[in-house]
Amino acid sequence: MRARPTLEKVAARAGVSRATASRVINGSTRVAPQIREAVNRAVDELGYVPNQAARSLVTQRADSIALVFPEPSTRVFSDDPTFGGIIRGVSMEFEEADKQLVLMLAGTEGSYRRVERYATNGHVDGVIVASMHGSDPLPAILARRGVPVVCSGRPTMAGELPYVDMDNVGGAERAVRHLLERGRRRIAAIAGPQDMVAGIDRLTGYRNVLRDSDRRSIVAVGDFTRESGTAAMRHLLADDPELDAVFAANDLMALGALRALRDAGRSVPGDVAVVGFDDIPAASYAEPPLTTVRQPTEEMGRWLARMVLGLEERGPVVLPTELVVRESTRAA
Amino acid sequence: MRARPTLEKVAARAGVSRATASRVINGSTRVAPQIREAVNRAVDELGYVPNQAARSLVTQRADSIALVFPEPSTRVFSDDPTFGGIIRGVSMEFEEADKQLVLMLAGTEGSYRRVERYATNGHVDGVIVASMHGSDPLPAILARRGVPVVCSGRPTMAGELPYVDMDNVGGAERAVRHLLERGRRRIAAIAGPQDMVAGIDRLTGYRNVLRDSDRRSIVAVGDFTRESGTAAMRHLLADDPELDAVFAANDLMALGALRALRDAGRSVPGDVAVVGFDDIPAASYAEPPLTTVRQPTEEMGRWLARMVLGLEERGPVVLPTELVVRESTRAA
DNA sequence: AATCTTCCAGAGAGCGCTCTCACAGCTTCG
DNA sequence: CGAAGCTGTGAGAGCGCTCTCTGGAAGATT
Repeated sequence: MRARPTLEKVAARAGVSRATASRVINGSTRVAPQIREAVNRAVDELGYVPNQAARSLVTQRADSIALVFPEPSTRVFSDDPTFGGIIRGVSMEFEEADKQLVLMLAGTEGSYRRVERYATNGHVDGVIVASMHGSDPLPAILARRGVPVVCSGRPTMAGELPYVDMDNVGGAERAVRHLLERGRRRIAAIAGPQDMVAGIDRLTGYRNVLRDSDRRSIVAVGDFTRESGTAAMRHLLADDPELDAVFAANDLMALGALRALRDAGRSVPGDVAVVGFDDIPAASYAEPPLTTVRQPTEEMGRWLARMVLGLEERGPVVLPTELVVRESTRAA
Repeated sequence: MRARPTLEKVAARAGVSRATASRVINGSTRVAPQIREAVNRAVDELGYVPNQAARSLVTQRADSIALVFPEPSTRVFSDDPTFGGIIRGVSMEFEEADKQLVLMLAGTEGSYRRVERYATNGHVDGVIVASMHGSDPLPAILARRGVPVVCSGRPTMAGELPYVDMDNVGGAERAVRHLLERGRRRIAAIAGPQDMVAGIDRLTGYRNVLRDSDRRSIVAVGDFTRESGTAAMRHLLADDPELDAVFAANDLMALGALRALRDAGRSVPGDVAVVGFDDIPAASYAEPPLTTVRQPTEEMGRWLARMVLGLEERGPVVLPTELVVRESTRAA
């Protein structure tokens, strides 16, 4: 690799001073057109690209932002399109803003402190924490240290932490209301873990609608895995054999429920209607294809990016979710 | 945020020169124990962390490495655990080596050049290109420019490019042999795109085994999507209604095939056995659960990382795949 | 005892860039 | 016609760090 040209070389070739070359490159308006032209030509000819390290050293900016995933949830990476969507959205915005995305997987004790050190020492201009557990202490710590932080998902111990979240409550309400509209009467729920905001909120949505309709709520709690969905469904069938619909707090559990129902000889949607949440790819492949609530993950990534970049008000943002109706809730 | 302490401060507090403080921090052995002690104490007391920009400026190293995903394949992110696994493996190794992972999604014309510029200008110490298309020109360009590059998946226009790949041929052979062992006689294949190395190699594996067994190969080509799997399966059934097994080049297409078979009234595995490739989560949820070939994605990530860091011989590495037997290939 | 090594610490240069400040050339106005 | 105001350019000081080079003290060798 031939030596990279420096600003000095560019200036020399353009016949100007380093300062002026710098001005042109950083888009200052106070430069005479022909000089600007000359510098730009020199840049092109030499294939000059600024040395980020040197620039950072003086500007005190890193021009890069960390996106932190807690390792446990990263396990789900493969099953859950949320992360992929967020990454895509974030990248798009960063590309426009010319920032780099530094991906960090935290979770173990060591890596956790590593993220903290890394972030609190000017290596990045901000941090996006994509934590599923609202109780993750990392965001608060970083915020206290003065690092711009944005959370994906409402943090439970939110002081003033800015966050972007999906409308989990609204999505759940919409889903359950849909079941009522389709004539279902005894609607059970398979809730998610109650230490995760998504788990709590989706159950809240379910309860809200049933309370309004004067119906009894029947709840089993799972842990967002398929297996837990199967187990929860079995419990629900044992508790209330008459149920004719289930709202699962995520698709994976809904898929598990589908299996339990099949094993129990119940037809879907004939005997029991099923709704999930997330709209993972497998939902549309399921037998029958699953009605579910779609989340605007890419949009979420874009918001996260713009907020951490300061392009957007730092208040909480809640993005709307959308009901996707498929076979599993066809009218009985 | 209070001002970060500099090396100068640390040195002053420890009562030594900047140079000596630097030596201690960078682990030079040639420092007297009590001085080393004093410096370390000062570092702790001040919470000092080296400024990476300043360090990079002089060392010409960035201590970070880019992981480039081509945008088109990123779409698959959600469906394909490969990327998640690779990311996890890479992160683990980088954490140990104290390198940062800069994630870049390329694919559009603009972002493509952006990656090139970014990488060829010392912002990163190396690049891992996770391209699905073996014909991606990026790795070769970077290599020519002197940037350490490692490809995930064998590049077709491989000059001397180091790469890490899965044993696609071997995995496919194993899968098809498994079908023969289970007594299947007319084994069709749903191939992947023939401009992708994975698509080509898996078909090769299939052909190898059938050639050896003197059986006729029956092939339909899909594009790795579920829908194409369904369509391909329909064609195969029309062409050869007698077939009793199908090898699909990935799980998504196998899932699609399952649907076509169900629609055609064929039972699986009663009438037709089905094997997939990848072992995506949905494979085990399928009805019936899918026999498939598992890939060591995390291991792949680790190899990629170690190779780009120069901790490993830069030759090609091919990782073994593993057959996972489930319901879909039970003996007829 | 004198010289040669060896070892450790400090001085200082400089990585490539931005940004403040000073200044030269020009217009504008009293 | 000279003072004042602009505008555009250059000079130069660092940003925080590493690393070479030098020197002095201590130990080894003759």
